[in-house]
Amino acid sequence: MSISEAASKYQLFSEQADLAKTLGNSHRLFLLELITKGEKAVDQLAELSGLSIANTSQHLQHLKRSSFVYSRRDGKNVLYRIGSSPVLSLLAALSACAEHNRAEIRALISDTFDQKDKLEAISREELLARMHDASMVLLDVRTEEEFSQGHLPGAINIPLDELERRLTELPQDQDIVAYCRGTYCALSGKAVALLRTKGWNARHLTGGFID
Amino acid sequence: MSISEAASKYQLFSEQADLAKTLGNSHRLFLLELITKGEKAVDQLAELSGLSIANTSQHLQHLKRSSFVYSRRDGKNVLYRIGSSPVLSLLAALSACAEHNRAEIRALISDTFDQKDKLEAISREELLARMHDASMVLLDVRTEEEFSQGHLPGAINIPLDELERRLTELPQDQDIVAYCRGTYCALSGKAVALLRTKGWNARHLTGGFID
DNA sequence: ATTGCATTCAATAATTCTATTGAATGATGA
DNA sequence: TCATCATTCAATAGAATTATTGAATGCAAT
Repeated sequence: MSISEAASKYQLFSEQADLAKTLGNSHRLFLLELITKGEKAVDQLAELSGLSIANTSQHLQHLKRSSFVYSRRDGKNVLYRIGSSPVLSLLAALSACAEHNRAEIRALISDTFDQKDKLEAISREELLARMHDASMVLLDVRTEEEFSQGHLPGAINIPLDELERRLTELPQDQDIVAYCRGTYCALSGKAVALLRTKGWNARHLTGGFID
Repeated sequence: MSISEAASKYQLFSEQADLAKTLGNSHRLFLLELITKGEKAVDQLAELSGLSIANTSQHLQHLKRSSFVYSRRDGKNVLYRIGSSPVLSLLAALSACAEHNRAEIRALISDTFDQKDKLEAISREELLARMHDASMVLLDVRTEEEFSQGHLPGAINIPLDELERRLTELPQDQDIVAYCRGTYCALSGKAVALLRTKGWNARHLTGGFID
């Protein structure tokens, strides 16, 4: 590739990157979806999206610069409509990629859950039965923020990524029951696996906090 | 739309926005194109893209987080290959959008050149439309002092009386749009005349900075 | 003309992204 | 086991984005 070829190629990628950057904000994607369903005024869009008027206006102008939308004035209002360029197919492709990734993650999770069935789970019933039983420690491996917004009574909180270096906070002579957000959260499974390698008798709670 | 619907919708858009953000960088797009043509090692990609190794690695991991690429180790090297199917169609759609916009701009330029006189002016509307178009250079011919107190974004400053000996600073392959103070300032007109005798495709901005 | 209203602009603080540096990791091959 | 090398991590400074505020614009109805 010659220098000038490389340069023009780079310019091409810059333009594409600018377009992608415009889509790289969830508010703008939301506005774009709203506009897809029909021409709308700025204040309408602000209302529907929950953004301030000024902020909405700025996002709309960003979208306009990328030709994702066009605008026209109608009386007092400026109306935005979807752009003519292959915007819709780009949005569809983006959505398809996201969906593909979600599917990938779901598959990954169910995998880890298959393996993890070996790591004996504890049911909610058994948990309740042993709730006041001092032989068991309830461990919440979610973030401190989630924990502070609500947790099971008596639980202690050590986020998963801090677990390894805070092992000393856990009593060696009690069973550990770990839980996290819910069925599709793999945090507690990992915690249990880690604790078992370190010699604890650990299990996880089927379901999780949400359930 | 219920609250939980809105919330899940928002999460969906966040995921899509993250994907788009990953594509919103020309280096990453370039790396992605290189990988599209075949599995490659990190140092190879760094070499081809002209980025440092560490920087390349980070961009690759960013791409990997979005599932645009996968990686595997082969001996001493980590090889990156393109991710699963929807990636290519997303890239194609992005490229199509960019091409569409280029065509739109080209149409705009040829229009104005067909209709208008050689020394025809460029309107503020057209200027705005082409503001981010790399095919155009905005030239401020006022004094350095005036320039430093405020100028149009992206403009370069060469005072009129220095123009002739600083011609080399102007790119030959781009349109020049000159501006000065306002409607009653003749500086930019003179600049345009000079540039045209030297072979540039130059126009002046109707009005000027004050307007 | 003047007033009212929807929209845009401008300036800012806060957040996020990028490139660079040097150190840490981890698999390989002696 | 040890040394080597490709890659990754971590920390940081600089650059870019975002949301907010309040002011400016520009149309339209009076």
